[in-house]
Amino acid sequence: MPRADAQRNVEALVTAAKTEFAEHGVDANVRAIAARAGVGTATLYRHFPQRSDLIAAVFRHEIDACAAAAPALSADNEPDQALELWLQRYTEFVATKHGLAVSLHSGDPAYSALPAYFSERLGPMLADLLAAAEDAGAIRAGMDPIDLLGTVSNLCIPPPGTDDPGRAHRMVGLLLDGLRYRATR
Amino acid sequence: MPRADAQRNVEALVTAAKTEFAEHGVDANVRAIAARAGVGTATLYRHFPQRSDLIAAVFRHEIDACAAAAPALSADNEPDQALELWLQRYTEFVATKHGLAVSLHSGDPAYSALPAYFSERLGPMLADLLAAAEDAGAIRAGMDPIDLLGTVSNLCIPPPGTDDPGRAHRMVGLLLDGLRYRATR
DNA sequence: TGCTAAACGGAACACTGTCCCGTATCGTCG
DNA sequence: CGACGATACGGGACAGTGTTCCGTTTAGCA
Repeated sequence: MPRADAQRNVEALVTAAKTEFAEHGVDANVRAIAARAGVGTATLYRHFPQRSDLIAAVFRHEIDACAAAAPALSADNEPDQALELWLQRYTEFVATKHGLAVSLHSGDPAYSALPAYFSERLGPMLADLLAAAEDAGAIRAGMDPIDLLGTVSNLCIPPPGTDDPGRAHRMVGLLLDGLRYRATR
Repeated sequence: MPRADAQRNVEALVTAAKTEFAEHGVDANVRAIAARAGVGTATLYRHFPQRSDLIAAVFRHEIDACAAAAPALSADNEPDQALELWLQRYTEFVATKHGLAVSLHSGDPAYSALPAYFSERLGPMLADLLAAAEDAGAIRAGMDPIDLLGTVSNLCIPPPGTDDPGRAHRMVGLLLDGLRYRATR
């Protein structure tokens, strides 16, 4: 079992990181996060060796909630509708985290574990939604869920100079219409 | 008129930058570019104060060629086909430049002039292509060309861990199918 | 209460983009 | 052809950042 002060520090770091992420994006300054948590930088690195570890810790609850939403939406909606609602929910989650989408695609080793974490947690959920919509003939077959996850987070990266909060949602909707085009039904 | 040695240095810098960009992406190391060109770093900054200036200089010919392709494709193809061919050409250009798409969306001030440069040069071309396809009833109306340019370059950012060279093209095709879905015709 | 291992913190390091200033060179004019 | 002034150069200095090291502190237990 870890020492009590260590546990306190982990909590303080996650809380501080959440605030800093909200204000300055997920590539917030290391010293700023540590200072806000009232610890040294080494303590941060000891508990979260990679930036992706810290990001995963900060957003784990939200990611879990997103994953949990999939079966719920499937139960309450037609497959096509469930797919759209879930994709828009995922879009909302990613698009509202400054810099998260860019980091996911940055290629920086410090973030390299993140895409895998997202894929592992959310990929199976999306796979089920896609399969159901395919079976219903609402969308074309053959769309890879991991590919789609990555593409949706692509669309969450805003072009600089514009702050149109609905842009990502519109583009995801457009992409989904692409899947509907030439569906079997 | 500028001094002869200054002109030589500008040429050497653009050549060196092209090589470094190809090997290490458009955020290649400043000292490496300068060293390859055989000049000091200050000389690089004197001629290209912002990274975006250097990128624009390196890729100007390619961007111009891309712009020039639009009317040519329009002349030789149906509007819908011309739009698709041009979008795929633009995709090919962006996707083959390591890190260019990420930089376009990074928000870093050093790159902030780039999106405007792209939009200014290519926006009108795409606007014409879109208008023609709309008039032919091949796609839905109301798509903003600048939005679409930004979105296509979004799709050119590869998710880490995968090196599927056709991914960007497939996703752009899918997005275009979205525009075709519920077209007036 | 004292001991040991776990955990800490801040300084030190390495690397990067950016800027400054003394120096060298180009192009012109006498 | 030689000297002068403006232009341009180069390498070092600076500032900011992520990352690591090591001497010091503290929690938990006997």
